Amino acid sequence: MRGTVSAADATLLASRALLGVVARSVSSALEVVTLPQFRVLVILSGSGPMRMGALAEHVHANQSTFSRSMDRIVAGGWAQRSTSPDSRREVLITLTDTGRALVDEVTEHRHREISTILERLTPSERESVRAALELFAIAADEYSVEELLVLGI
Amino acid sequence: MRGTVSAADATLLASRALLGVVARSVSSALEVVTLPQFRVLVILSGSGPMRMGALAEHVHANQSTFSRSMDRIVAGGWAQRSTSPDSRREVLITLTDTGRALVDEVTEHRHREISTILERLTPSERESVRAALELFAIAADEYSVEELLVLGI
DNA sequence: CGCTATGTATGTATAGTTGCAAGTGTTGCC
DNA sequence: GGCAACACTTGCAACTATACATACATAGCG
Repeated sequence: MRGTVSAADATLLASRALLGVVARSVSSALEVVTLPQFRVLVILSGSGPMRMGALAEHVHANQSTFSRSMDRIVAGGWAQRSTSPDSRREVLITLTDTGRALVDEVTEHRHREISTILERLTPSERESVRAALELFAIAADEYSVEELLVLGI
Repeated sequence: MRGTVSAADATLLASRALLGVVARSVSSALEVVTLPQFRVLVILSGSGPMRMGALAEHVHANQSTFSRSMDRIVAGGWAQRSTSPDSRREVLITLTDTGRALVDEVTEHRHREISTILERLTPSERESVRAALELFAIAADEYSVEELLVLGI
């Protein structure tokens, strides 16, 4: 009973540290795309090609808003429009190699930095961190991942 | 050696869960202020009254950009301008009660949700999560908190 | 074939961020 | 007192996000 820091406080603290990691990993991408744009790339990276309408719905944007946002994403070379094989009125959006690379770069940056942090721990500490975080992730998992989009993760 | 998930992967997973918590907690605030504006409020909440120039530097914004952004923050009633007692050319920005309440509300929301998640664990699990996250936070701590601002945390 | 529903794009409008350059007021030093 | 440096604001301009209403093209059904 020596800990003056409650579990919730420790979690908040750790969440700040993790957010630092995330923020740094994303910040390089934010030099070339905006946060709303990056959100779209992340979704595409996770789901594969997607219709305009579905994509707009995922980011909770108006169709017209999204259409013009996509103009800019396409103009930037991050994604492509193409007619769906199913229906000629549907427009499929696909990540370009450049777009995918941007997302991957952020993910790798994040993974690298987390690894660096964990390397400062002893193997047994590392193992207990792993187990604890797994526990936490499972306990938290009943929440949907949808809201992550607010921050473009 | 039964874990198929590396410590780094477990951390990434947990970070997603934590980010979900953060995203949800911030999203209510984003209905009344923008993310850049919320960043400013968070800084003020952590630092107390601050000069325009220093504040602008903290968010890496141009002075002119920031001056007008602050116009809107003040107009929204989230913060106040006042002349510094030190020098009449310096303008101090102070959070209003409303502004502080907005930031506090987000923090409390986050804390509440984390507590809820932790309550699903047994006391001993909770204790190990606490210890592990504390370890992680310390290991991560050599990084500055500055970059958190990218995401407005 | 024609009508309606569906999927996107455009017209129009507002609000916010951003930056460069120039202007206003204040301080401090010679 | 005058002049340079400093702190902030304003003029101007471009770009992004956002939304409502409307137009356009395609699909599907009777």
